[in-house]
Amino acid sequence: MNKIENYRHLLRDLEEGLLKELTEKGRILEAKAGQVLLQTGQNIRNTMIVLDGLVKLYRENEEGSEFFMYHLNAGEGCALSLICDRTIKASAVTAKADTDAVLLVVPVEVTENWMRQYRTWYHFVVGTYRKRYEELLETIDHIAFQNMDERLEFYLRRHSKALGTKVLDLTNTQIAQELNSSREVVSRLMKKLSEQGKVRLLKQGIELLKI
Amino acid sequence: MNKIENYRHLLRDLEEGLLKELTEKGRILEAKAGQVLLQTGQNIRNTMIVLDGLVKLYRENEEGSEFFMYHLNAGEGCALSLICDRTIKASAVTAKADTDAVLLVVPVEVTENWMRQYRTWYHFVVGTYRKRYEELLETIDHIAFQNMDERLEFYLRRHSKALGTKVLDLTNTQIAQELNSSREVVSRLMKKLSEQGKVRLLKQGIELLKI
DNA sequence: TGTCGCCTGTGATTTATGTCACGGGCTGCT
DNA sequence: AGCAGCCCGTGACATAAATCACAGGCGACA
Repeated sequence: MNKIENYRHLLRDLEEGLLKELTEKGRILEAKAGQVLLQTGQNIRNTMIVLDGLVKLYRENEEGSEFFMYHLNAGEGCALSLICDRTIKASAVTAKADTDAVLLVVPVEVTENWMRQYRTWYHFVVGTYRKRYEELLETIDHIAFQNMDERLEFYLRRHSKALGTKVLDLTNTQIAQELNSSREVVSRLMKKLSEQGKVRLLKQGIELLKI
Repeated sequence: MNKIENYRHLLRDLEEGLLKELTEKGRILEAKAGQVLLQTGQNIRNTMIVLDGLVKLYRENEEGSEFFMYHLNAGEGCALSLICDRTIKASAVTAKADTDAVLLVVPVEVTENWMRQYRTWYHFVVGTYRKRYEELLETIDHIAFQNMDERLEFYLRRHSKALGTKVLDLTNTQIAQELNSSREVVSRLMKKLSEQGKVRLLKQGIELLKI
């Protein structure tokens, strides 16, 4: 089990030869929820593609706060790890498995060549970069232009969409960290959202209603 | 004048055939300082490379505030306009000539093919995307983790570096808009910086000292 | 049962920032 | 000269958010 073949539907856009190489040269990595996959400052030696589960990307500051950037869902690749040239650069972000996850890992020496060799790989990489760039833009919008209440709503919507569920198993503490805010603030805002009927606060987790 | 040949030193990394195509299929665009080159919502039909002058990229919100993202210097390309696939997407940013500028403009139908055809073009595009992605990350750091005073210093440093001068001809009003703050706040902080000896406030402009 | 470690809620206070309301300077135009 | 349209600085105030201090709930475990 956990062979690449099991995940073909995710890679259906890739041409045959590439799939073959992926199978030969790629390695499957199983990660437990919470496991750190890529750490700030660490060198990037491998291209990573998520095959199953959910990965979260963070930007870290000097004190170690982890600011949430975006999710990687099954079928998506880590933009930073897709393009590395010769000049293998240190990672500027932290990637962490949010659920148990399965990753496809390929050395950058290999994927570098695919870029010219396989048209579909090129499309995959370009599409990934574009998408992540736009996701960063959206993140910037929110921190630059919006107040915490709107940012909180956006955060909840994003998580609901990525996880495909209306019930989020998150603590206020955790949300506060990822928004670079404080628990008390999130607690108060969450109460407001609940009074507005936008969420229901469960003993364990948050149910999104009209949000 | 203003032939592509004059800017060869900027494009020195590109292979011969590509330079030839650039010369044949590219078009020179001269822009006046302040001219808008790419507007939010506008379709991207051309790849743009800055040959001379300085271009500023902004993210706009609904009310029309323009949040400064980063500069494009001579020799640099607009990341968004480099990758467009078939699915020509609307621009999510505004680009504006900060000084008088000269741009090299090539239809995306043409550059799309270069990606596979010319190795040096591929490197150029990938390098551009990487750099812009990292520049966005840096921007996020600052708005997510820092106070206005540090953000202001960063803004000034960035501008000094991009313009290659220690004297910036900017008004407080303009700075406030680009940081999405207010004139009064910038005014007070600028006074503080001047008291700390980090800048000198000229009648016309700001001189950076130990910053 | 007690206590530890997690979580939550909430008032009081402080701080950073945005907003309002001034006054005043400089330039260019008529 | 007089006015319009920029720009700047500054005090007073309003607001969002962070911080402090506390109390209490709940599950794990000895």
